[in-house]
Amino acid sequence: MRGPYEVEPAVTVPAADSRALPHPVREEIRLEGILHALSDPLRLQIVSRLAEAGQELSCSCFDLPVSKSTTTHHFRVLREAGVVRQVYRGTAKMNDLRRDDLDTLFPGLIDSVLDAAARQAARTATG
Amino acid sequence: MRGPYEVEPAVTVPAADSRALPHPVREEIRLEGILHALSDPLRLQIVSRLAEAGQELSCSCFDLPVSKSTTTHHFRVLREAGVVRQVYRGTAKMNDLRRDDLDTLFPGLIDSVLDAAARQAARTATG
DNA sequence: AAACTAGTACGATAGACCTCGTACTACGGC
DNA sequence: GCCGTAGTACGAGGTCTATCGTACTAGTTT
Repeated sequence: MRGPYEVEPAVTVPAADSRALPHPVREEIRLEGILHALSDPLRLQIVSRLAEAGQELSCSCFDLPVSKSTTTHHFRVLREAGVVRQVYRGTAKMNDLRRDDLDTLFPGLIDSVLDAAARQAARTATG
Repeated sequence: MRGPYEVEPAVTVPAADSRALPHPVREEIRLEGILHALSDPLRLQIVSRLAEAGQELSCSCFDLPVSKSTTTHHFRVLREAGVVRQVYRGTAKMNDLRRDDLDTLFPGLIDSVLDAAARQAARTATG
């Protein structure tokens, strides 16, 4: 319903929501949901890698020991819990930790869990 | 295999394990297990109350909105995950947060989760 | 010994969860 | 337009989870 004199939308903006994915807004994020999402070894590993990277990573660069559909499932759980933000970029689906929202809602929580995961990994490797 | 000249075990010790409950030793406690145990609203509530009390509490003083058998189930999950320590005292079964072990294994983790739980509770009550 | 209290054990049920394979869609490059 | 790559959708299987009720055990109290 654009009038004849309106400009075309800027090319950088509308491409973003052509295939938008549903995310909970900050206020909808529940602690129980976060803890449940992180209680799976694979998902904990994903989040650790994501935090370590400090930038968007595609689903495919994780090389998890499960099928593609299972991988999709785990990323969806993380997104629906509000732990990660997902956007399409071409054929890839990029994933990003929602640090801003999580740290605002629950200061220190994610860092503690990530630290705990790192400690456990070190303990397992060394022991 | 006690020899004829050995003394009887002290009476204060053996009474303790007459009805001992299986607990994971510190090294067996897994982060995923903790997070899973705390991802249930009822169990998170139990642990919050326990931390707040700072002392042993019996199962019955929690007054949870579920049946007795379900209550038993939740406390067992917490014990098997290594989150709480349980001992019998007469007819009561006392519960205690395993702060020492948890803080040693994963410093700051429990405090962060408890803080997060408190924030969420405050947010829900106020909002 | 009888009654009461606290919690367990067991079996059942319903729902959630992890996993998979197959068939499909969307985008990018040739 | 065609093919390859990235990921989805759907349905199914098997396991795990939360819940319950009923019947039971172990102390405590009277």
